[in-house]
Amino acid sequence: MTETTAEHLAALLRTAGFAESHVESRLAILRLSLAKLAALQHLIAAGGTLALGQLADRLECNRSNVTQLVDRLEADGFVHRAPDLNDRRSRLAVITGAGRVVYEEGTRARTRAEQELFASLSAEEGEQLIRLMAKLDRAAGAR
Amino acid sequence: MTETTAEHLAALLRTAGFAESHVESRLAILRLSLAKLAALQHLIAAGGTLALGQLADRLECNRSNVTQLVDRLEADGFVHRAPDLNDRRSRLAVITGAGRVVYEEGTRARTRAEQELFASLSAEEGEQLIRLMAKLDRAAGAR
DNA sequence: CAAGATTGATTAATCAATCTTT
DNA sequence: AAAGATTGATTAATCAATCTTG
Repeated sequence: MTETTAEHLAALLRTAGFAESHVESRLAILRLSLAKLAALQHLIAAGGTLALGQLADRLECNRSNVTQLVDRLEADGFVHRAPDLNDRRSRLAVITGAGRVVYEEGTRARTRAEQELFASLSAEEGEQLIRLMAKLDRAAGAR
Repeated sequence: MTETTAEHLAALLRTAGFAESHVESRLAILRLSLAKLAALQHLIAAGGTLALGQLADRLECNRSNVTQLVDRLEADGFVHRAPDLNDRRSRLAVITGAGRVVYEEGTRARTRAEQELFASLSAEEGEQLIRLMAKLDRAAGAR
């Protein structure tokens, strides 16, 4: 398990790129992306409103990344910013009606795209995939 | 193989992201990245010089992407641009001495990082990985 | 001073113009 | 007109300031 190691990384990154493009291209039709959809999902799970810092924590990403992500969602009319009355340093992201509608459409589109991708795998292969990914996560030092 | 399909995409993208970060962080120490290293590899394989369009073809990416990639490689002193005497529309990327040195260092660093990632996989698991990625590539419509 | 958000920079990819040369 | 490279725009992530508020 050392000689062909280089092909493994290349294959993993290549396939992940194709899979991501496949799903992103479907979401783009709805003015969505995986990043935007995940943000809307966390907002809805939280009841429609989250402080930007809370959203960053749940997306497990940078605060400044969330600032820009909310900029884009706001430009699309899927979210708007509101002041946080409890802490004036903080700003709230609030999902709009259009945001709730597009979230439902986007979730269906993502599910369809995922099924297209993984339909060819048997139940056993699906389990192999999950097991392999978990092993690699540990090796890469994922917390 | 439909109910848990959502976890499969998430796991694949998550793991690929961790693996990429793992390798990129090692390359960054040398002022390199996977994109830069691949470009240097193609230049060396071609004897040190390639027209930007040829490089784009071999990297299987956009021409404008290559323009920017060569900008960065040039800023690092790993490559320089030269006129193409056969076709004055075209520009050549020429690898420098520093580029050849850093390519050797980068290749060793990448190999080490890849081995760390995939050392935990058995030979059979390695084959499973390659087989699964190939299946998903076909489903995603990879040409 | 520390926390929350923002701004600007950098890397990376893609797409749509644009400009030069064939 | 078509090919080759570049420029500018957009999406996405990260990091280093910075500015406001606690």
